[in-house]
Amino acid sequence: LETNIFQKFYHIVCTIPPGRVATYGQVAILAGKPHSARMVGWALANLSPEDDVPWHRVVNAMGKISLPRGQGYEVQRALLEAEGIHFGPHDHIDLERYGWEPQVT
DNA sequence: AACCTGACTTCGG
DNA sequence: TCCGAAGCCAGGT
Repeated sequence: LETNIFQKFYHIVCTIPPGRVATYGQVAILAGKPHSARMVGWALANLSPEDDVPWHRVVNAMGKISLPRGQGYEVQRALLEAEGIHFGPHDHIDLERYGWEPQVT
């Protein structure tokens, strides 16, 4: 039973619905590791293409893409815009509007 | 084995 | 407003 922290991160990211974004810190908190936002980034950076995890729906706390230009930024932005997410001035995503609010059941 | 570095976030000075 | 440190942890040097 693979219940390591990375599997948890991946599982949580997989539950972010299209057209919504979550922050690294948010994913970390949901995984029970409130101070492990960096680990989420590390985990996503080490994903294999066949893992089929919607990594592009994770942005930083400022509502911006953390990947540098030329190193994934354009790809992530295109994927998000394709889901209807609008980027405002300064490459900013309005988290009040597009932020994911996980349903507690 | 020690030390550094990340697709991070928050808090203090 | 800007800068550094802490907290977490796997990999690379």
